[in-house]
Amino acid sequence: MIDKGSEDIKPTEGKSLNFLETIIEEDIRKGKNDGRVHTRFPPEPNGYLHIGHAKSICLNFGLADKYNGKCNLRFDDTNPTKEEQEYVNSIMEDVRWLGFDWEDRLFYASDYFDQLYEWAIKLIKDGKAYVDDQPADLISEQRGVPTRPGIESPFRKRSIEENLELFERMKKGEFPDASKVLRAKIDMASPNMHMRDPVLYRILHSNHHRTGDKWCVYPMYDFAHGQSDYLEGITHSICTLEFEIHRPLYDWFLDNLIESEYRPRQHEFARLNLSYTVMSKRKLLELVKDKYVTGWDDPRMPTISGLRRRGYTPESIRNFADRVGVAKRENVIDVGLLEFSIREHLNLISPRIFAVLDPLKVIITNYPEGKTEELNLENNPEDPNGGNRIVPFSREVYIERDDFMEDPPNKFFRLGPGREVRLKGAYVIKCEDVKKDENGNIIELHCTYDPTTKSGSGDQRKVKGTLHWVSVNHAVDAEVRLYDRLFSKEFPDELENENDDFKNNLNPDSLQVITGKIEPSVKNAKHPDHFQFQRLGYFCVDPDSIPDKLVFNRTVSLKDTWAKMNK
RNA sequence: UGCCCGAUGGUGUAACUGGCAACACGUCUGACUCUGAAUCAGAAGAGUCCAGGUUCGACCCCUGGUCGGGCAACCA
Repeated sequence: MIDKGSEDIKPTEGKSLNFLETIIEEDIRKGKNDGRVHTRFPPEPNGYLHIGHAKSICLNFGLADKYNGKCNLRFDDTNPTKEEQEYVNSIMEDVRWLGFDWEDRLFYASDYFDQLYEWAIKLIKDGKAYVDDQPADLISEQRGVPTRPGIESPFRKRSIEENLELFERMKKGEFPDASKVLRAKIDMASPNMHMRDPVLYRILHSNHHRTGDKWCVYPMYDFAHGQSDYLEGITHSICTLEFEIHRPLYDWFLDNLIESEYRPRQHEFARLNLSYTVMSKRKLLELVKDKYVTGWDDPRMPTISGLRRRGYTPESIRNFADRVGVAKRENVIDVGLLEFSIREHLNLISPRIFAVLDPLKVIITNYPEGKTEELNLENNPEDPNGGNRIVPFSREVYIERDDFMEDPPNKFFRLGPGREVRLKGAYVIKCEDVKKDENGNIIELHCTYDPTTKSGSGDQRKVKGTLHWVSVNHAVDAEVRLYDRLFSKEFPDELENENDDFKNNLNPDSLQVITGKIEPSVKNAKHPDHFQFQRLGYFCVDPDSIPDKLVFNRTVSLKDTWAKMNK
């Protein structure tokens, strides 16, 4: 992003602008903030990032990139009772993994605690803030309800001197938690609840992950966010819709604190929702804490770390974020779009291999015993530089159990008694006999092969079906974790009644662990290698995997027209 | 009875300063195929929440409704 000149602003050729781009381009045209574009991604380090945050990250960093600006990473760490270093670390890892770089602009709201404290004093001195001794429930009661004005606190008209002294003592830790707060003096009758003398500072004798025990009072979000934006020179402060109502307060603080012309401006967009999952941090935390999943990075979680472990790539997530768009209306994105995005990318980059997940043994009766052929197969037809690999073929192979039917319908293009199929990369085989155990279960198939049909030999015979397979004597066992959607309901937040719980909508079959038979070329595969298990889906090596015991996660299945036909 | 926001095919987003609605996913056909994948070709699907108004002409502007979401933590 680099070339300077008149093309600094990448013009949006043909493609239409989203509403934020429209605003930004207009601001630039008008020369607002000297045409600067400076955004920020401001997570609270109280949990792991999820796909919704990914949208915000792509938006903020993407806008900065598009308009030759900068984007800061800023931790909104004003509440030490909820925030932890572990979360800070995971967030930085996730943002980086997604492919974004905040360069030297890593900030914390806690960097500004001194300045914020000074600003609070200024407000007191200006008669615009006061210390309230009332308990939280009383304050809340006096605040009224949206349809009725609140009433003023009896402490509202404390003298400036007394306020100054009390606030100083609050800071020094002379009062217990929750015994006093500092409030702005705005308007208890405002139709906007947030303007009814909002709390600026509360007393919290709590160790902060960065400032330790230095502070006994901590600023509220509203008193920290806009000022932090201001201090960092943010021009466009992009947040989600629920903060829209906060904007007058955001502006009020700046207008009452700052002399200069420059102002950051808050803009709100609709957060991302995804079908078949939940997105609230509280609910995700609950799933982790109560062990419904193995952790924040459980591959079923919509967290960035979960998606990463599941086998999603940064590219696929960025493309997804691009495709969902940005607007101000509530939305629920079909999880199918996410799945499309990852298939699209993995199709391009994943080596193809053979893996049989539900094995049925096939004995090729006319194939020489003890013989092994080393077949040279293409890794990825989509990638000319993908190279080749050797796959051993022998007299006994496994095929997928549901690739055989004893009494198949016409549309079944696979193996059945007397039918022929091609073993991909090898030969055409014909099913001659079906062996069963005493209970009638099919235990193996006896087939014959046609030696003239070897792949690549120029044989022209067409058969309807092509199956993947693995040589029995060469197969490698691997644990395969088959993941499915975490919830069985499209909108898991939608409850039947008051006693219902979103956890009742969990999909009991979201994880199935099996042992699969995999071709030997993957023996040395390691995390985070991606593969396409041919005809099955995309899989990646899990971090749990060790050389003697491979573990694969199913990222997403291949589109399956056959399965759909049978619905 | 308050304030703020929103409303376009199944889903999500477009439609330049007003000129009868486009793209993506999904769905359905068909072609191709040594992955029932991918790819390719095509189709169906909304008349833009409703009612008025302005205009030669409105998704777009105005008025009034309806519906949906948000706002009453010492959370962010």
